[in-house]
Amino acid sequence: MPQPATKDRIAEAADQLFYEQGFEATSFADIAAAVGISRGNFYYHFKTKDEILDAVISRRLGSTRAMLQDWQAQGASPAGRITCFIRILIANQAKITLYGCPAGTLVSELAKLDHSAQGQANAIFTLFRDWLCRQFQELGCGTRSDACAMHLLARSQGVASLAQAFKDPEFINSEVQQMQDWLAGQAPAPDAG
Amino acid sequence: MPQPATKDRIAEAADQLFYEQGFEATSFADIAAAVGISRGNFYYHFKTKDEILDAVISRRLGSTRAMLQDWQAQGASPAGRITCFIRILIANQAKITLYGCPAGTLVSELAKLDHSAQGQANAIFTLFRDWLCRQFQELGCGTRSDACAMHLLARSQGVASLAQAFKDPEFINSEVQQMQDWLAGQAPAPDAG
DNA sequence: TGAAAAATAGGTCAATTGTCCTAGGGGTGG
DNA sequence: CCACCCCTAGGACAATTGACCTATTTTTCA
Repeated sequence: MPQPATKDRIAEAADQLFYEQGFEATSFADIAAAVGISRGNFYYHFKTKDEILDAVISRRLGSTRAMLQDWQAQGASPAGRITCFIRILIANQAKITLYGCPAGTLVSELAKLDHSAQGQANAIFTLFRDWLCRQFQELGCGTRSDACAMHLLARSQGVASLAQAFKDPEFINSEVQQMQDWLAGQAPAPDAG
Repeated sequence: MPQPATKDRIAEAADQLFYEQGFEATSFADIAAAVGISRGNFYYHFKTKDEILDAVISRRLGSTRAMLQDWQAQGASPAGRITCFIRILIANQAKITLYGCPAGTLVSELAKLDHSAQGQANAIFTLFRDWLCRQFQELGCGTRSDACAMHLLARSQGVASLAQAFKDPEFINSEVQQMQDWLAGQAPAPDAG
């Protein structure tokens, strides 16, 4: 392996900066300074800012896929797996309070910029949506499964949005509790026909 | 009244552009072109981009206050007034699908920019929050009222966020229905103690 | 060792940004 | 008529941006 890092280090730094400052507000100079390399070297690895954005989105898609597979492999019940999803909000509580949801804020920004990478960014949401849909199907929600997935995604987005706006991490806890209560009511009643 | 418009026309155009393109992505030139005046004339009315942002937020605060007072004056039940709030999502369905929630996306952007007007933008949320809280109190939710207000705000934000991401206006309809169902269950049971 | 390739540094470029200044136009009141 | 003031226009400014190029260093490998 001739190249250990650099390109990855750039993508990693860009990932973080795009999350904290937004895509457009982050300049080449910002990323180069964060990595500790010159702008010239920078251009050797990525020819365009959009190329960096692609790399960042690919990174996020990859790590999201890995996370979902991880939950899948843990062999818990579908409800347990969905709970894993809900608890992302708690795992990332501090960062969400500061910067919002990484996926949601990026999608929103790219939509306003009418950026060509909108579709790729949305794929992160689609990943969660399809995965959640399958969990709800296993849970026995049938045709309601996709609606349940969308509902849960929306709730998560809303919680992140308001936690950020009001700088209130505690709000996340109470809403996570409510989402878990809602989840418990989603399985078809086991006693009724 | 010697000056009929101009300053207001600038604020109005900026309001729309900030919503559609975002604050940072909108330049002086964009606004001036939208109003049809020169950049020089522009500077006569607003010395700073932040000054324009202030004016835009003031505009939104004013129209939000007016809207809430309007609902209050219509004399419906508290539940009916909360329904008015929920139905904003439907009234602005098309724009939300394209640009998201005006308040939410602005607050998110300003937070990432660490902009000094964050507090003012948040005041829009606070306006809704306090108003909703009062409605839930009238509904009889007691100490749960503020939590109910936050919950409903979060749901609305989430719906707007996902409708925008998936370009799916229909999703708004189904979630609005669910919010109204939830609202119907919030009043304390009239038959019990 | 030595040549080819990969990687890095630093500088240049046009374009755009927010900011600012000055000249002029178009009324009103003396 | 002139002077005054509100408004407008157009240009100039330094700073920053994304993009690009060319030397120089470092690494690889025959």
